[in-house]
Amino acid sequence: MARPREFEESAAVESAMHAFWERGYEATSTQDLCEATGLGRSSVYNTFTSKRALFRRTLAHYSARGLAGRRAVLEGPGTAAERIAAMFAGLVDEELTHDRRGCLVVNTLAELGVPEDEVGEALRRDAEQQLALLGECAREGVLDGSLRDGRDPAAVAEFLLSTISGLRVMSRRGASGEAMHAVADLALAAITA
Amino acid sequence: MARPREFEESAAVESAMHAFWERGYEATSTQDLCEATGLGRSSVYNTFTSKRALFRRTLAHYSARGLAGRRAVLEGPGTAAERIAAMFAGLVDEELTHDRRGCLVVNTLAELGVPEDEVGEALRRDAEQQLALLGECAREGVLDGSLRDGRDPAAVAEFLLSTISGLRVMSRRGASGEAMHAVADLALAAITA
DNA sequence: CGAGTTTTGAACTGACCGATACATAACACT
DNA sequence: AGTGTTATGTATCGGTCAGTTCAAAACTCG
Repeated sequence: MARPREFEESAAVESAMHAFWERGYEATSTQDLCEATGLGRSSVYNTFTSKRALFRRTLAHYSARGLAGRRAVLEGPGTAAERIAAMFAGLVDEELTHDRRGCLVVNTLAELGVPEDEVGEALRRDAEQQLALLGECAREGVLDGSLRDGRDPAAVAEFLLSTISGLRVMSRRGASGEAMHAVADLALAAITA
Repeated sequence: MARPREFEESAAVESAMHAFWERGYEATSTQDLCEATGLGRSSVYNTFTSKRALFRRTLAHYSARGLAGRRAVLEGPGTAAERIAAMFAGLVDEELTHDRRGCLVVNTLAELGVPEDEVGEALRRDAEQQLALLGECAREGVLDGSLRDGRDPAAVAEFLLSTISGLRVMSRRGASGEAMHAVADLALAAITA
């Protein structure tokens, strides 16, 4: 009933995500977003309303993808401790192969804090879901005997998420893969039986 | 032999530091810096050359002060484990009483990465010095028996710095004091005897 | 009291910011 | 073919960005 889009919305979100990821929110201009997505200004604003709304979309996209990937590892085979170790190994590998961009959520938290808008809500929801996922894995770890008994699963989840954030920052400052692996090993030592 | 300054350079750096700390590098305008310091544009540029140069000065100031404070705790009385615990407690307390601003260095790493200029060098030097300080404390901990034997002090230092960064990000996302204390306790469990 | 030197305030620079206006283009449906 | 609707490209909006210019001001020293 009207002129059709010349692009796919999801592909544009993906491209915008990489732009924000590389430069941060403030340093990414709408011009950068046009070039990254290949869209004209009109199309960007017609489709996504504003720079901030597009950023919120990219955050949601990043968060959903990241959670799915992490869930695939943490709900995979092996003991809980093995799955957590695999998660850390995957994180380190990703940082080494993807130019130490860190985590978009962590970078955004550090740059903007938790703003009182939909961006802040997306950040909060991401943490919530990460904690739920990690907490469930911790609970399973107590049952399968791979994690130390008597540990509060919620506290373990917070510890793991904190370690993940720490590793992301570490990668950002250019630490070596060995150093990051050593940190992951020590973190595991704190919670394994 | 000329007109004297109407302000103290160190006080201006201190004020600028708080401005950058609250808003991040990109989001802080030169106008913000004028208002924060109380200086006019001419004075700012006459004294500090550029926004980036002033930022580098604030980073150096922040880093030096932070290291001095941390050194005071880590070279204080008690076992190494006790001193590390005190460091964590101080960090959590600072975050709770100072509005969860996080750490200027961590926030900058997340926002800018390690740029190829004096800002990047300042960030690298800060990490270096933090690791040296934490590593020395870890070494002492093996000797006084409060830290587990057989741990590489350098790895322990990386783990502690990573945990510190993790806690800073955690605070930034609004986590409770109890949650942060729980994370610190688990981190200690990984390295204490 | 000048001469020399630096600081300061106000006005200004060109570039870029996020966002919009609007005419034209490209389609679906009748 | 004609009409309604949405997408797109171009030009542009007022505002703000980091940084500069320059004359007046405030000092030290002779």
